[in-house]
Amino acid sequence: MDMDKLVALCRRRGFLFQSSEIYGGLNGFWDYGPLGVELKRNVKEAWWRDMVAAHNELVTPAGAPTPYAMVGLDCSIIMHPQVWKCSGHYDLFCDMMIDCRECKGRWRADHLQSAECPRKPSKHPGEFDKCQLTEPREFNLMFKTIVGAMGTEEDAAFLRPETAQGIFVNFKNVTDSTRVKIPFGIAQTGKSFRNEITPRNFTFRSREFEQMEIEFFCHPSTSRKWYEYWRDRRLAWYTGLGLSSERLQLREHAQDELSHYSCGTADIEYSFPFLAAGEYGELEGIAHRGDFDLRSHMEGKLVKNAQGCLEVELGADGKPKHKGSGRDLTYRDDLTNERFTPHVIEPSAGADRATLAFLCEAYHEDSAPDDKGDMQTRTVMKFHPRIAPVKAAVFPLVKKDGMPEAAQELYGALKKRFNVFYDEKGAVGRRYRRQDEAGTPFCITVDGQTLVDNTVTIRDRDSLKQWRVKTADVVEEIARRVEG
RNA sequence: GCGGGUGUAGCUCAAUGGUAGAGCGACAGCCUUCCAAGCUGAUGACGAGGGUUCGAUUCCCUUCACCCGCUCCA
Repeated sequence: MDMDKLVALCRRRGFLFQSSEIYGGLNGFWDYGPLGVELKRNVKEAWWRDMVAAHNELVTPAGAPTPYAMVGLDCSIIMHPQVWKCSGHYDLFCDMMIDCRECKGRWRADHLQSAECPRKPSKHPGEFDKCQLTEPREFNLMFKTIVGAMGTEEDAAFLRPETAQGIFVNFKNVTDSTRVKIPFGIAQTGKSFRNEITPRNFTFRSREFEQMEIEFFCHPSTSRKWYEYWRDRRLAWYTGLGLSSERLQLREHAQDELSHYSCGTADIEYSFPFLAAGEYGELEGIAHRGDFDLRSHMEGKLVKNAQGCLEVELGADGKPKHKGSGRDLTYRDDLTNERFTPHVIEPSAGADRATLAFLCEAYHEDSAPDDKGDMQTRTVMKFHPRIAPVKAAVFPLVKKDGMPEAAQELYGALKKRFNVFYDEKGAVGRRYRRQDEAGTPFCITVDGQTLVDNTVTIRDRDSLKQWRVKTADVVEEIARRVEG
């Protein structure tokens, strides 16, 4: 599939626009248009419903070790600066960085003994001159802002680079206010911000993006099983909404690829059309994070010591480099009386990336004869009905003989329950084609027979098949097909 | 951030140092009884800023955005 065609369709039909386009655009920022916002909302709502709202904590889901509870949260984007110091984002993202133009590399300045390029070719000393180092400069992956009127450095704050920390710092609030017992998960969707060096590939890497994250808290002894459960459950979620398994893959990280705190990570990846053959882009990461996060916010910023254990990182004065909250974030099991720091499994998904994958997957071109018998290319977005922006369109076959009135009445009945679209302009074939590009799964047409026997036709977007349904049954017929 | 390429209407393409054209689409009207039909009408563009020039969409500079490589992640 040609990515340019999808980008053109997204713009033409109002799925996605460049941010601030009339001023020339802004690299790494995107706006969702009227169809795009419906699509993305449907993706997020499907996620929230499947993970949180419709989750039944009384039964054991397939593949899960035990039943579990799920609750939601919606945290602020700007948080106490100490959150990012303890999480590690502050040190990691705010170091001085050095580039070597020739070697096309970049390093943290404190890793360099001197201003030498670590990739300088040692076997060929003559080529050393080619290393052209830039001056060290601050590299902020976190967007900085000012809280309050004074505008001094003490008022500096950051836009969150991930939603996860809001969940960790509210762990105790949730357990105190909801009576949830371990194992349980906290879910959150929301915007995050990263000042990426190279935003690229349509919305895939944006500077402002939306996450759908779960932090799942469990006992250390069962954490491995929960990790496997979430890894498989999340993969199945994408295939259930129509991503083909051939383009999806689950990739377990190798040991040396794991973050310093993680004892297991898998990525759910999709072979986006803008990537080379055999390459995949990440939709979601499922990470076993151990007790790193809760301990960080109790004790202070953690690092791995020589024995491979996490310990509080100390500054030059021997005191913790970044002091934790000091609050007790351990958990006491009421039945066993055991007190422990829960382990965390983190399925962290990108809402915009999922939306982009669904857009790519949906794009199809096929050929159909027009009414003169000439073959025409039909562009059709084959969204799963659950995420389709418009669920159905209602047409009078022609604009006379009472058909518009009957169609408008049916439209009103459907509109109370679904996002539906009414159109009576031009020929009906043209209206069908327009809905194909919007990805509307069903078109309902009022024709001459409707006025005789109170039936209408429903036309299927993918098969082009039509069948007749009693007008009074249309709402339930559509509901059955679009509500998963 | 570095190197290479590209910017004309919603889309696809023209032309030009001197009023920027067309097809398709979108819009209005007429007509239309199931897959982009037809007729009529009106709308609509030189990415942005600066310079050279009597005059710049065209030449020069800067900038912005997009695409292709090098790096990071949801």
